This record gives sequence, C-alpha cells and structure tokens, in this order.
Amino acid sequence: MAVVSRYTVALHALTWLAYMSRDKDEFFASDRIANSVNTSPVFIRRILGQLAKARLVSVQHGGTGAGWKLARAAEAITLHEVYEAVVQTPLFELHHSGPNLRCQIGRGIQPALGEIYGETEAAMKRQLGSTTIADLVDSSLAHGEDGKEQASDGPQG
Amino acid sequence: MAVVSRYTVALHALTWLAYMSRDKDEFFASDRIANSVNTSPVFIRRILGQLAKARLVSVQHGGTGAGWKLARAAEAITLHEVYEAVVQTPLFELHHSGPNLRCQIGRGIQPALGEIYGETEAAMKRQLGSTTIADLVDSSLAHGEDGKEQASDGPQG
DNA sequence: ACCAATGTAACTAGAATGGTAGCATTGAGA
DNA sequence: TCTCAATGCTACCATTCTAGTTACATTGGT
Repeated sequence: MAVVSRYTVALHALTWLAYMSRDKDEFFASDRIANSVNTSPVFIRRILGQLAKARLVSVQHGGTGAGWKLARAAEAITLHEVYEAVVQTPLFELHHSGPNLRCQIGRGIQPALGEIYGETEAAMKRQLGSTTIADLVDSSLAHGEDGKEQASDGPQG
Repeated sequence: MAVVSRYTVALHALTWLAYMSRDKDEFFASDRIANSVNTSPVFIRRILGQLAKARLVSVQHGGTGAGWKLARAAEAITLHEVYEAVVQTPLFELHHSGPNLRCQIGRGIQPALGEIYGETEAAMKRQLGSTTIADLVDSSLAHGEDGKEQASDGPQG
C-alpha cells in the first residue's frame, strides 16, 4: 500500500475550510466537513486534532459557534506541512526483522538504504512544498466545473 | 505505515546477488538469500518472481545449480526499475469511499489531488532513478566495514 | 444552566503483510 | 531414465493497521 488516505482526508478538509472561509470567517463543525469528505466526524476530528497541534488550524471547543478554521491564509499552508503534521512514519520501511549481521551485505545494507530512503523522502517533500492549499482550492474548483448538474444544496453538499 | 518492506527485501536480494556474483557467475538458491535478509525463502521467491517478470533477474528452475542471478550488470539496474517491478499500488491513497459529489470541493478534489500526487510520485521515482544496485553494493560494503568482528562464516553468513 | 460542539477511549469489521506448510513442476546430472 | 534439489503456486494463519461506530466527559458561548 502507500501513504494512508488520512493525508487525502486532511487535504480535503483544509481545502474545504479554505473554500468556505472565502465568504465568512467563522468556525465550521466536523459534521459538515465529514459530509463533504464522506466519512465519520470522529475521523475528521482525529485528523484535525493533529493539524491543530501543528498550528495549521484553530479549534473552538465549546459554545454555539464551535468548530474549526484555518489558522493562516490558505496561501501560506504547503502540502509539505500537512504531510509532516499527519504522517509520522517514514515513507520506506526497513526489514521487519533485521538482516543477518554475520553477512557482509546484511551488516551494511540498512545504513546504506537509510541514506537513499532519506534522500528520496526529501525529494518527495520538496515537491509537496511547492503546492499550497490555495492552489488546491483553485484546482478543485476548475476540475469541479464539469459536473455542475449535481450541484443542489450549496457548497457544503 | 508506508511503502511495504517488500521493496527493502527486493533491494537487499539484488544487492546480495550483485555482491556474490563478483566472484563466480552462477545461480544462487532462495534459501541463501533468505538467510542474509533474515526472512523465509517463500517470501524471497515471491519477490524475486516479480523481479524475474520485469527481466531484472534470471531464474533456473530445476537441476542441481538451480536458483537466481542478475539478468544484467548491477550498474544497469536502477532503484526506480526495482520499485516499478515490486510496487504496484500508487504512493498516495485517495478517499476510501469517494467524496460527496454534491459538494463543489468534493467534486473537484480527486482530479486535483490526482495531478499533484502524480507529480509527487514522479519526483520520488526520479530520485530513485539516480541510484543503481552497484551503488548499493559499494555503500553497503562501506557501511559494513565497522562491525567486522562478527564476520565468521563467509559473506553469505 | 443550557446545549452544541469537541476530545478521547473502547470496540469492531475489513484489509494487508509476512510466515508456514504442502504439493506439483522443472531440469541438470548420474 | 531416474534422482533430487530447487522453484511455482495455493491455501491458511497470526499480526497489524485502517477507518467506522458508540459512548461519555469536557468545553464555553448564549
């Protein structure tokens, strides 16, 4: 498999928040985000909680206007920051059970792979750093134009 | 989690085969490779079978000298090729259950992410393409120098 | 005080990974 | 032709991870 869909959900949530914040600057409940992403509110809250720890979103716990909103302008949040906030595990896994250390190759393969895996993950993150949530909003709106016939009850679906 | 350890095992196996082939050009059994990687021969055979389909290794099915060897020089096998041979799933997962298509963002987010994910995976593969199995052999040997005291019963240990 | 919303823990179903066992097949060598 | 070491393949299992669900305590405007 691959990078978990948690990352996709995080990006979707942030993109949705950025889009909704264009009209009014308020907090939005996890139910509404979950509705757009088509998942459970608890799952959304778990992920947004991680984004809040990374200071990418602000949270309002109680009261009538409780919910979430971006902590910064969408132009100032890169996909790389979101990745760091949501994904903790390294991109490449090493051996489940360590290699045989009595073997010449087995002794050196892990540090050798560690270097290469590190460079590769860095290249991936460099690419993610070149896109922002604002870019994602624009791109999503451009791609969403086609199927307009299904739009019915507003942007939050 | 991340890219499965299958990829690490594939690289380890190829590196080991490249190292062993420096002395004699013969086929090596999956048992010996499994011993260095510290896993089961069946798992090794599953992975080497994929590498054989991609024409990266040759296989000898029966007879006394049955086993595996590199199909090309180690200098001519890039880590990108190994990745393509072993990993079929995309690097990033999209929504488990598709997003809400009645939402403006939900309608456009998947194609938008598809573009970005494609570019990111391409950047990762570009980086992997800059390293060969021969590089891995050299790097492994350099890193393995330190713990020489454990070397006892030969390189396949 | 009310109550809408979050935070969090526990439990579950489903999928994926890697290990194990069994058996048919291959093919060089005696 | 027979032997036998090795692969190919299938089925099954334990473990782990993901995401969904439920439940309940907590927060904090009104």
